[in-house]
Amino acid sequence: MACVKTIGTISDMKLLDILDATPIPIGYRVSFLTNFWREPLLKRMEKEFGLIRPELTVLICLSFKPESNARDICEITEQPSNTVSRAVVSLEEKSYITRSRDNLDARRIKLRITDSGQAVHDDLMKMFSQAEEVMLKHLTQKEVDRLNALLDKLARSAPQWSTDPVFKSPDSA
Amino acid sequence: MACVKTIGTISDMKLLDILDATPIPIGYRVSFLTNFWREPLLKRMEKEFGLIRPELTVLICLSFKPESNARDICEITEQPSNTVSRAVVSLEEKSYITRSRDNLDARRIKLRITDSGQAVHDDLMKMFSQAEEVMLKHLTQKEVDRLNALLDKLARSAPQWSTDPVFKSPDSA
DNA sequence: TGAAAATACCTCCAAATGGAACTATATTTC
DNA sequence: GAAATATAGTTCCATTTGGAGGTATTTTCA
Repeated sequence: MACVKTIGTISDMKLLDILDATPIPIGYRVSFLTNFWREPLLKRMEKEFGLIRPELTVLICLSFKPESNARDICEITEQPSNTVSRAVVSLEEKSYITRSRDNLDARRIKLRITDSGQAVHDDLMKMFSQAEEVMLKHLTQKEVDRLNALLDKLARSAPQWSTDPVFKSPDSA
Repeated sequence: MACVKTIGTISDMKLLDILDATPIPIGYRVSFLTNFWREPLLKRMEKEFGLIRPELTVLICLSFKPESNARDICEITEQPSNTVSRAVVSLEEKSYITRSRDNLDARRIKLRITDSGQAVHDDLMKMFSQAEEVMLKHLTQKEVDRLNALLDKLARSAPQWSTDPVFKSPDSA
């Protein structure tokens, strides 16, 4: 509370000063934006919608690609299988998705988003989208387009750079 | 493991496809980059250096602004005080920082980074910096400069946009 | 075919996280 | 100057998280 209140006055000045000094300008800024943009929205989602991050992830995946199974979602999102498993169980309890055994492979469970799940998904997307609009209000349309293009290029090159050894822990060789 | 291995082949195609469809293009990309750039580095830090995120945060703050106390770091980073408190205790046990009561206000504890703490900090910054270089290899210098300028503008306007009600949970009014 | 390996999903456990309440010191107010 | 309030830091507890291992089903291949 006190923290939020002081934004715009004194303390955040110091935080923003670190932006000047950091030896990782892009990484630090991306991380900074995640902390200040995404995190509060996830907190709000938890309080207002009773959903946590892995559940949102599953909803997004199922909304985008219906009839995925848990394994698909693990691979798409790089989340551990137990995290996805829990999210799936929890979403079914809330009737936001359904589960049905795959006839072709009894190990698999086909997941489908329900109408109420889709509705919650859409509401969440609306909230996030609004929040993005608020954040981007301080850029011109041209700047937004350029930023989007650059972030897109970086994200799409992830398959190339993310395999570099600098991202690998020692034992995971 | 299986996930990482499949990057560049099939599954990541689906993940990247979501980039096209999302109603929150900038937010999704920023979040995506955090997941794929920062998270593996934090994992590596934990395994190789035995430090977790709040500890890194404290080291960065103390390296940037010596003699801060825990409260300062809470306000600078917007982290809860118990998280910072634990990180401070843990870093002192590792002799990466020292603690000494403030003579002017006995509630306060002045924190200082030690030489070995600074050395670890510098090693970590080197690792992160290298990882940033790897990521940015796919952009031209001009693109990097433009991206940096745009992210900087967005981050520096955070005090304006982050106070918007869309980022606030209902009860925290 | 049948044993071995792979795969899908789940459970167990240990660690990280953050809200809320607690202790100790300092400041304000009357 | 004493009581009330504010502040710095810590501890408690409930929840989230993810690694490792477990069970059931399917695939591989001798």
